[in-house]
Amino acid sequence: MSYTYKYPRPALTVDCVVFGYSSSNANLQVLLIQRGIEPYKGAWALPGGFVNMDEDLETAAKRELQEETGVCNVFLEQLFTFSAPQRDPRGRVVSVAYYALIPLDSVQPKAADDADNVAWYNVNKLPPLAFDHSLIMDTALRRLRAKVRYQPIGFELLPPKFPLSALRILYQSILNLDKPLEKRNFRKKILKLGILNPLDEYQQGVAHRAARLYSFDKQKYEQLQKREAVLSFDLF
Amino acid sequence: MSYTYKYPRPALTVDCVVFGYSSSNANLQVLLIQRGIEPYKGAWALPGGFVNMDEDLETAAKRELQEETGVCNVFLEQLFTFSAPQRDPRGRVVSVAYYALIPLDSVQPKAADDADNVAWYNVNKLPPLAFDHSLIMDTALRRLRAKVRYQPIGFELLPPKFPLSALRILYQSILNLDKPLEKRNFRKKILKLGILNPLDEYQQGVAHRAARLYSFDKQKYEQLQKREAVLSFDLF
DNA sequence: TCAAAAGTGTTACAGATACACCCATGT
DNA sequence: ACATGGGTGTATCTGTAACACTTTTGA
Repeated sequence: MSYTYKYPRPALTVDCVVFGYSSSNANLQVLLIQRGIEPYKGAWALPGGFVNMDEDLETAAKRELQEETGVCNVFLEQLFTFSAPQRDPRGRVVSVAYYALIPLDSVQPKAADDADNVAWYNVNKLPPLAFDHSLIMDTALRRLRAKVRYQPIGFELLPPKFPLSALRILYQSILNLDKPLEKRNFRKKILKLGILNPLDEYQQGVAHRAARLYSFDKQKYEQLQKREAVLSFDLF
Repeated sequence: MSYTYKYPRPALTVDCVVFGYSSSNANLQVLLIQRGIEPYKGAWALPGGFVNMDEDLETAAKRELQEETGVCNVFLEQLFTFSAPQRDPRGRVVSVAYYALIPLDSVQPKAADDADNVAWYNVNKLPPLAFDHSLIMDTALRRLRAKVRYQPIGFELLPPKFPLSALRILYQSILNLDKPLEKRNFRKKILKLGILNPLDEYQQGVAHRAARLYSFDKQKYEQLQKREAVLSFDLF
C-alpha cells in the first residue's frame, strides 16, 4: 500500500434504530439504551459505536446489534448518514444510521447488555434522546412508513407463520391510518399479490375460530418483481 | 470541548453522481472526470473529494459540485455510503455518495476544471470506472429511476418553462420503457395532478404548431402531499 | 349460550388503457 | 403543399372501496 491520506478525519460511528414488533400487544417499539457516561449521561440513546478499520459499515451495525440484543440474521438496512459538525459535543463525529426489524414473537432478544440499561419504547411515546438521535429516529420512522407501502418488509416483523389478521394489524400499527384497514379488501388485495403461501396450519389456543396461517414466499416475490419491473409507470 | 476520540479513523470523502439532461438530444448523461494521478491514473471517475472538518456532507458535496462544474442551486440528495474496506487501494476510505440533477438546457456548466479532463457520458455508454464507482453509478441510476416514479424530481432536469412533450420524453429517457408513453394519457394524468401551471407562452422557432409551456408549481405539490399523506394505502 | 374473531361476494365508482383525427407552424 | 409534432374525446377494462352476515371455537 504505497499511498496514504494525511487529512484530518472525522470519527465514524454507526447507530442502529432497532424496531421491534410483537403481535400480542400490536405496537411498534424501539430499542433504546440509557447512557452511563458523559456526555448526555442518563439520557436515552440509540445503540451504536465505532466502526473498526477492517469492517464495512453493515458489518459494524450487525456487530453492534449482536452485542446489544444478541440478535442476528434480521433485516438491516442503511438509513442515512448524519454529519452536522456539532452533533457530538466531543468533536467531529459522522454517524451512519441503520435500521433493523425484529419479530419479537419469534426472536428472543436478551433483556439487557453489560451494565447498560436497555429498554423497548413505544415509538409514539419516546423519551428525549441524546445527540441528534431524535432526528435519526424520525428519519427511520418515516422511512419505515414509506417503505412498508411498496416493499414487503412488514413480514420481517412477523414470525414465519402468521394469520392474515396479524399482518393487517401490523400495517395499522406502523402506518397511523385514520381509518382501520377493511378486512375483506385487505385479504383480497394481499392474496391476489401471490406472495403468500397458505399453510395447512391454524392458530391455536384462541377463544374463537382459528385462523389459517400463511408464510411469505420471498422467491415468488422476487420473480414477480423482475417481471413487472419495467411494465408500469405510476407517476406519483 | 472536554472529550476527544482516539480511535483509528477511516478517511471520509464525498462522491457525486451528476446527472445532466438536455431536451434537445433527449438522453441522460453523467459527468465524469479522467484521473490525472495514481491510483487509476487515466481512468474515468466520479467527481469527489475529502470532507473538511467543519462542513457537513451536503456542504462538501455542494462544494465539490461547484468546483467541478461551476453549478450551484441544483437538486442534490444523499444516495448511500460506501464502505468496503478495500474500495480504495490507498487505505481505508469511506465515501458518502450524492447525486445531483442538472438541467443542461438552462444551466451552463463550465466545460472543464483545472487540468482535469471532464466529460459528459451517456448513462447507457459508460466507460469502465475507477474504484467502486461503477457500483455507485448503478445505485444512483436505480435510485433515480425508482424515485422519478413517485416524486416530482423530473422537473429538476428541465428548464423552468417546458412543453409537456419535453416532460414525456424525459420520462422515456430515464426509465427505459418497452413502449413509449402514450401522448393523450400522459397529458391527462400529469395535468390532473394539479402541480403544473399552464403559461401564456409557447415554444418558438419550431417547424410545427408551437406547444404551450408549463411550469412546475412546487407549492401546490407540497400542499397536496400534506393532504393525501395518510389517506391511501397502496401495498406494493 | 355467549363472546370474539374468521371467513366470504357483490355493487358502485374511479382510474388506466387503447385508440385516430384535425390543427397550427415553418420550410 | 408538405412535413412535423400539438392537441383533443370516448369506450372499455381493471382495480378499489364500501358494506353485513354466517361460521367456528373456547370459555
